[in-house]
Amino acid sequence: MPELPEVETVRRGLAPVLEGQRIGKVTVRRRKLRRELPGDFEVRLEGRRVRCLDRRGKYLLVRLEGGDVWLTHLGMSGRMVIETGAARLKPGEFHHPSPAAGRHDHVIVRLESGARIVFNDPRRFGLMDVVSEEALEDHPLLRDMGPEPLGNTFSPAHLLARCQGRRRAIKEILLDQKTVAGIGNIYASEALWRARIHPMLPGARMDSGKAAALVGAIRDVLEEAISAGGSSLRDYRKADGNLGYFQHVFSVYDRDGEPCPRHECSGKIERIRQGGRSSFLCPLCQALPGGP
DNA sequence: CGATACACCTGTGTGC
DNA sequence: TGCACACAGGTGTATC
Repeated sequence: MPELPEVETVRRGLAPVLEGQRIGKVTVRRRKLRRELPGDFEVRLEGRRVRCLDRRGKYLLVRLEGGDVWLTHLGMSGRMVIETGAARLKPGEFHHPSPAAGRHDHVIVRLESGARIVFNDPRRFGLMDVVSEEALEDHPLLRDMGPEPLGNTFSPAHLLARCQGRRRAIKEILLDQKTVAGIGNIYASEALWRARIHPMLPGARMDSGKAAALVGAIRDVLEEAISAGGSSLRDYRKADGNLGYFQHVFSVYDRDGEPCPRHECSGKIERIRQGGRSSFLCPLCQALPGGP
């Protein structure tokens, strides 16, 4: 689930709980996620104070005093759950200092405040690492990542340059994190629909008009999704401390067979396969130029 | 370089 | 109810 807006929502939800806090006991219940956690993972976190939380693409960055960065990727199914003292208490229970860990609770970080941050990830495609601030830019996972879509280095010119001379479909170019950081399967379809561009359009057939439309669409879609996440944050934290899932209404994603939500359009949303993954589009307003 | 397959995992929904 | 299968928001590697 987590693409850039969801990770940003997690960041915003965790920030007030983590910032300024000293980290206490770190419990790793399963070391092997997508990669093996480093052997010194716990040692490098325990006793350290959290400076601030950042995000790079789909990576959550927790910067610690002393110069290390705790890095998390949520993969497909990862979540961060905030447990305060009262969380997971059943009615009638008075005190439960250490509630039993859930089925896929892989990493549990206790804070000085008594709150606990639980990383839960059924599919275990997530990962964590700790690196020094200096090594962060050269980290193999971040090194080749493209610009932040909401920053000012992500421009139509940049996108167009990534497309020039390539036969590869525009959607696959968008999913490549080297093009732009943080776009996943949902927001790729959503942004292309907004920009009225067919997901199969070859990169070489992009032009500056399409690139400008797509850059704008990506920004709009991501910003709206972040707002939706922000508005649901309060509710989720009240409910169960569960960060990372929120309801956002999509225009085309997972809506095949439904009418295109564009007022003036009478098309019906289709699902196609690209690179083993589903894409959703309206064949009328996203028609391929010259295509069927 | 590109397209494709597959690998890593569990959970859920569907059809028989 | 059981079982097989398809599919799911990500990404890294291998192979043609």
